[in-house]
Amino acid sequence: MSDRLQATPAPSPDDALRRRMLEAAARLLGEEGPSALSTRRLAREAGTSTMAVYTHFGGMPALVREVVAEGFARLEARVGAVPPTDDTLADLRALAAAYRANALANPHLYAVMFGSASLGGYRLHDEERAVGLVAFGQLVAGIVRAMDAGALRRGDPAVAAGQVWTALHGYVMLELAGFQHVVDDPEHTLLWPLLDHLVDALT
Amino acid sequence: MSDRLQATPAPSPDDALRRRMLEAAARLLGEEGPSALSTRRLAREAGTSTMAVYTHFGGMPALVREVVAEGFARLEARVGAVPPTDDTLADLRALAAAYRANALANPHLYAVMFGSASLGGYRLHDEERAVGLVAFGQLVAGIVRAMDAGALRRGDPAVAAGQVWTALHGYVMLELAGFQHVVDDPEHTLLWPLLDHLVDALT
DNA sequence: CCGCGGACGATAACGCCGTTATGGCAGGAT
DNA sequence: ATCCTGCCATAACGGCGTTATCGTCCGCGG
Repeated sequence: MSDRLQATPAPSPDDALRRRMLEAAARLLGEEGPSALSTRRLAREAGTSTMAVYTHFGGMPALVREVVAEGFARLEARVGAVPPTDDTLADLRALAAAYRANALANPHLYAVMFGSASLGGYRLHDEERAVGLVAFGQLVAGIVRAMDAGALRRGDPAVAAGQVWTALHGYVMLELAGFQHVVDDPEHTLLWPLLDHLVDALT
Repeated sequence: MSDRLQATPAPSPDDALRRRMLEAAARLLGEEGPSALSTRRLAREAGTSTMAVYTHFGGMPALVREVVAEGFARLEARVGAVPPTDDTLADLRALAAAYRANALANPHLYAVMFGSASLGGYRLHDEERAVGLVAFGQLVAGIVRAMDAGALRRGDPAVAAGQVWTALHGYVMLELAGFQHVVDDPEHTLLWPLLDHLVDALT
């Protein structure tokens, strides 16, 4: 439609289009929410036709799966960027802060990843869920470090990490849904005290 | 279409249709999820035309709002049905169990109520959110009872309730999203220990 | 008892959606 | 040079939310 000759042979145009579509999809989801993520809108945005969605991804659900996978990768990168220090408990708080920051930066994406946001009848496969648990593994690693350092009592690190994740996820979801104002300054009266209580219980 | 003469004058047929549509909407949402809740499907299911959605509710979002309001009412009824006993801490656990049971019984509805499930671009107003906080008020009341009985240390009951709700909501959301299997027997390794840790911290 | 006004819903249309079929055009293989 | 294969534009189908139009039925004033 725009340019009849897309003769850009060298940089593998198909992959370039694929990436353009994924970027456009992530942008649409992030900026305008799930309802803006449609085949036609996406094709318009990426300068192609709706068929590209099917030739490159096989349909809208598969494309969403890739966007979700990239969201998990971003989360993993952001949490993984937290540097380990000697204060293993402070590291745990930093992990939680990074997790929350990622969710607040990409609220719609987080809702699709971990919430039950269906996004047009689409739901996660077990495989995607497994990918999403990488960040949970990072949290488990942080717990193990704290246990090894003697800052936390020994125990099943997965259980401890599960409890921390549950509280953290609950706070983030309430925050994203707009229910955090049940108290003033929810971050300092709900989130951090909650995690501190957990750490105390595991000490 | 089906019966030409709907001459059932006595029981106010319009309200009967309203109720039929609300029931059908709740049933569709509960049984088949948000994507099944469409004007045409709903009209078919309730034996009317799509116009009824607009004459009686003013559009799909308003209808969803009423369904959500009824969901909040159900939650309130279920949590309110927990009888107070002398063991105020056990009462808190019973409140949490009732809250969770309601969420598990109506997972899609819970996701629309508290999650960020958009349901076709629709999102809650502040007014609906306020209605949803009635159940939170019940939790606050339970906390106040426990404080009055000396089972919990005195403090801001809203803060304590907010922390309990955060953990409870987090667990329920992970459960609904299918992420609870990070540990074995999540209810007894995540949910109840988590709430017990909170109670201990508030004792 | 009759006529009328207004409410209610059935019908149809508009533009959007996801998906599929069809067709044409380029590039590489033969 | 020819064919074949992959890729994308176009167009179509059914379903969606929403709106306008219109017929029909009910209750009310005469």
